[in-house]
Amino acid sequence: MSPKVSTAATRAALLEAAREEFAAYGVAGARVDRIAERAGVNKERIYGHFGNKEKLFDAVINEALDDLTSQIALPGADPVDYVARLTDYYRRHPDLVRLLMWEALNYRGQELLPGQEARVERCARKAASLAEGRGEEPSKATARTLFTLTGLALFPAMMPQLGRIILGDEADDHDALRDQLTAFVTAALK
Amino acid sequence: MSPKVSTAATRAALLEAAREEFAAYGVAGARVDRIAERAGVNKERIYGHFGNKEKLFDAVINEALDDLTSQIALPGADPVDYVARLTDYYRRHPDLVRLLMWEALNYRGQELLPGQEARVERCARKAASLAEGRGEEPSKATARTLFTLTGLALFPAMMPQLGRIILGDEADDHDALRDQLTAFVTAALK
DNA sequence: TTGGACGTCAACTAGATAGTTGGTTTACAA
DNA sequence: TTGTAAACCAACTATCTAGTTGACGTCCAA
Repeated sequence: MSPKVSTAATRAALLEAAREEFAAYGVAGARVDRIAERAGVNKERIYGHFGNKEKLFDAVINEALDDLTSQIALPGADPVDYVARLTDYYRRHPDLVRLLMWEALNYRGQELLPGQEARVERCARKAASLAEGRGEEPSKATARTLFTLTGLALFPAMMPQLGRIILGDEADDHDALRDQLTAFVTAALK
Repeated sequence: MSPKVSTAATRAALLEAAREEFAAYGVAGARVDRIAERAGVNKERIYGHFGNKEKLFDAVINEALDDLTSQIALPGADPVDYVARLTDYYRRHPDLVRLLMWEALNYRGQELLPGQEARVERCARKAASLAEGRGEEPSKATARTLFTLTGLALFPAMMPQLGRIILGDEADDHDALRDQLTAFVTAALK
């Protein structure tokens, strides 16, 4: 029934190698041969397991987002701490941030892509948690606040070069940046 | 002395076609043949004018940034209005935002790239303007504030899909988003 | 023990792509 | 008018790349 040789390990090795490759070069820049070589696996296995390069990219993104969700607690009653935690997480996982950017650039349309229901659900839960923590009903305003908070946490990790241009060597002082961010959010949400 | 045929027009046509192509597909995804075809010019002209694909990309970025600088006044005494103006500008120029993202993804190193002096200068001027408007001396804190404000204005344009995921159709209500943003900044900078 | 289904891989292919080349046209100076 | 330097372009090439194929190895059920 399961005449497998090592499918789980092969698949996992491919996913990890693909995450590095896609984070570094994006979908268009990524090379299937490099991914297979890094994984120590034959190229054909990519097609056997995932179908094609794009589907492999989707699998990588979904895995990375699952990691994020499982490791960062909901905003709850302390949105300031939430931003701080998110900021740290993104700084420690630049690959995830880069994947999100490549993905954002991959689509130009106005419409929401199919298969995004899981993410809509995840975000709705965060918004609900944020609203509950603030003793409000979930509303459009809460959703916008969540969007803004996400941006505050994500932006420094998205544009490290700009950080270096504006902040110089000061860009390495992550604690100072996080403190400024938390002060900013504290005041704004007062 | 100037046996030109139409070099300026050719060059401009190439730059415009390249901006569209690069904004849509990035450096790796962009096709030199498509750029030439869109510009109605022979492919070889790209190499004559710009050297290669990467240098053409640099030229496109620089032109777009010059446009931005010339059209958006310094933050000065009204940083809240500055964020609002920036937000609108980015929303009306999605190509610029995408170019900035592709560019940010093109470099992984910690070091500032050579040839960025002009941008450092531009940002320093903005920081100085912001500090002066608030009646302070330019400081690390001012620079961080500028960085954060830039992020607030840029983020919604960078991740429109995420906006749609979090906000649903509400994402189209740009006025509401800008109002929330200005309220946010007003409270934070109080 | 054995048959077959599935995992693995080396080698292959068809098509695309950045960059080049050699010749032609254009505009101006003398 | 004519020499010439630069703009222009059609056609070419060497290389690269995503995806395929067919042969072989591995595991398990019967």
